[in-house]
Amino acid sequence: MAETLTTAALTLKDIAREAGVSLATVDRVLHNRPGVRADTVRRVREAIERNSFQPHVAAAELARGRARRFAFVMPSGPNPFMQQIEAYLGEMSGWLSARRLGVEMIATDVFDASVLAASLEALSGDYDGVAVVALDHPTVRAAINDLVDAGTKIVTLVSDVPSSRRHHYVGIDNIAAGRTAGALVGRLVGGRSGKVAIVAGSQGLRDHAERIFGFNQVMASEFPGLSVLPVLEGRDEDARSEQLLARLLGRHADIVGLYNVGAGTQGVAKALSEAGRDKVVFVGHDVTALTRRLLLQGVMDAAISQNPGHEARAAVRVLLALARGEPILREQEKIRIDIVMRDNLP
Amino acid sequence: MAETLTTAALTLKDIAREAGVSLATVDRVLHNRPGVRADTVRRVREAIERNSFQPHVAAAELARGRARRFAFVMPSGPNPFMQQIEAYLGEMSGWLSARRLGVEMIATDVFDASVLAASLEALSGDYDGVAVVALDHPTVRAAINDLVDAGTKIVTLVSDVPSSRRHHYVGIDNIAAGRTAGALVGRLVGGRSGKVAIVAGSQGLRDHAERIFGFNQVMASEFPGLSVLPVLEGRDEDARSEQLLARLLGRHADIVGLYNVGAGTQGVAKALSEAGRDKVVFVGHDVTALTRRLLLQGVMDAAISQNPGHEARAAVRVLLALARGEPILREQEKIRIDIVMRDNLP
DNA sequence: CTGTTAGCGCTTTCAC
DNA sequence: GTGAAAGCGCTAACAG
Repeated sequence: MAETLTTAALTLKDIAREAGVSLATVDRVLHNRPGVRADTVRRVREAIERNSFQPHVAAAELARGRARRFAFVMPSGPNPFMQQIEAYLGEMSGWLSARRLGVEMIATDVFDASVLAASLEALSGDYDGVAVVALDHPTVRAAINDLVDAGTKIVTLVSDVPSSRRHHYVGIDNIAAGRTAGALVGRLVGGRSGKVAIVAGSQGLRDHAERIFGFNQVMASEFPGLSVLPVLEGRDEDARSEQLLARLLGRHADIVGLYNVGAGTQGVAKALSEAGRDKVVFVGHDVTALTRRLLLQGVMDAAISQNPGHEARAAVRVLLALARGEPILREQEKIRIDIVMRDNLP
Repeated sequence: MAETLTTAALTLKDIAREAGVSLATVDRVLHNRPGVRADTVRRVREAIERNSFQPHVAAAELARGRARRFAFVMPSGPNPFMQQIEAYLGEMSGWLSARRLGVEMIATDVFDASVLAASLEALSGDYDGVAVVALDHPTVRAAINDLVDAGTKIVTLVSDVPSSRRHHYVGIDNIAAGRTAGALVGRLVGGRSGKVAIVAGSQGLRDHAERIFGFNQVMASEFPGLSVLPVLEGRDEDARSEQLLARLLGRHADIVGLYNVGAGTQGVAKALSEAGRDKVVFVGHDVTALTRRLLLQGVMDAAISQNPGHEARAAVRVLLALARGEPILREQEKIRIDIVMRDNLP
């Protein structure tokens, strides 16, 4: 009836005795440090295995003495989503200092590869770990790899550089996010046929391009009654998005759905309402003060969201686990694609 | 450009010096232990405030020596959702033992108030914290309050006892979950009018009753074209659910939507397919091997889910924070109502 | 290559 | 009421 999930609490000393060596040697083996005869290593490893020994993290943490430092390299300029991530990091400050973890925010132009790369290179040696909202570009990849080689733990945040040797990516699968958006628009349109508009920041941004790709996949294969219009590039600006969309709405009376891939949400909503096209199914990204209001008003029908609080905390936890050499709880750190509608607003 | 989120790393000793007292006294004040003159308390508190001192959790944890023990009181009998929670706890075993945390599973009949209450009473004194899938009943409430009075930290899991003095509830708002289900059924039906069926385990279960309540709210206020049929009570059994639903489908040719509130999903799916009513919009709860398959096949249209992995980890983290006297990261521990469709299956 | 030893910052007795 | 002192289980420097 009762089943236990944990084992006895042995210590390094117990293992040392059992393997017939000293504390220091066990410690060396535990951390794969050099200077131990292969045979000794084996004996110690066996003792560790046999007892499924787990070193006490609190003791290890205390003994190191040195505090750990992490850097978050984020886009400069106002971006509500990034501000949310920063705010959630701020909420963790008590948690962080109780663990003697220092987190620093570094603002940089993440859209300029050489600037971003330079910012990263400048960090070398100063931090135990770095989380970076990265641009997928060869120069950036090289900078990331250099940091990795220098022993810094690297996590890409929100936007990945899969070709680099970063240790972990904290963010969503944007193709799947686009597919989800497509399925929502298609289903919520409810069998009517007509045209579907897409407003994106820029197709040059990897995440936007991937979302559009996924969206089109689903449209083509599952909703033959809907035809997708060419992508409008609003550069994530309200004014430009509004203007482009207003023009498009004027030209097509049969637009039944709209996918807003990035920001510029205010402009998109305005264009819809001024054209009196409130019936258009409107799906966008992220839960902000604005999208929350639009969802409640019924202007937006759904938002695809990647929980910024979760991303912030996951990035910290992953960096910490990497720095400590602890395993990562993959399931816990995986960022889900949230579908947010009026009734499940967080 | 760089902004730091943490403060200098003072120690108890620094505070002691600054307040002109010894280590032991600061420790007493920090933990509100008796035996310190009011005036001394004030002086120490001020020194702590002034430096926004945070004790080092690792050091505290190490010094206590004693390991912490938590119990999870869960329903006996096979229940895929509960099994998932157990599995996720199992995945944490390394994490747990590295922190010298012991977690024990205790199976009991959580649907029988007196049996459940007895199981809880039996735990008194043996555990630092208890997570319990609770029935909302006066006897159970009393048992919970007794444990709380004995100093045990209590978290209700999945199913709450709001009238008790439990320290925390880890689970979703079931009324909002029902509303979300209602909005989905209504929207996915796509403007057609007709009838909507509800299959529940039992209306006597608080969570089922709340979900139905929320579902009906939305139906009544937002989808006047849809009329909700009387609730079928399938007792979460496949055979019974299938039989009841088959009969209902036979009687109403104009059923366009279906909300499956609890388990019995297999039976519900079977009744639909055998009646050839695959077009009915089908929304249910939880992502299991079965619902995953049904979503992929297009039989189910959406599942409302409460992430069992998150619930398991949140329960452990909350119990740990409570036991340590650390603050709880509310945002992190809040369980969201996930809408899962084919393309955002986790 | 291996062992000894001095802490890390708290908690907890035990004295005063 | 308050303080002194002995660890908790590791890590890291130094000695051999």
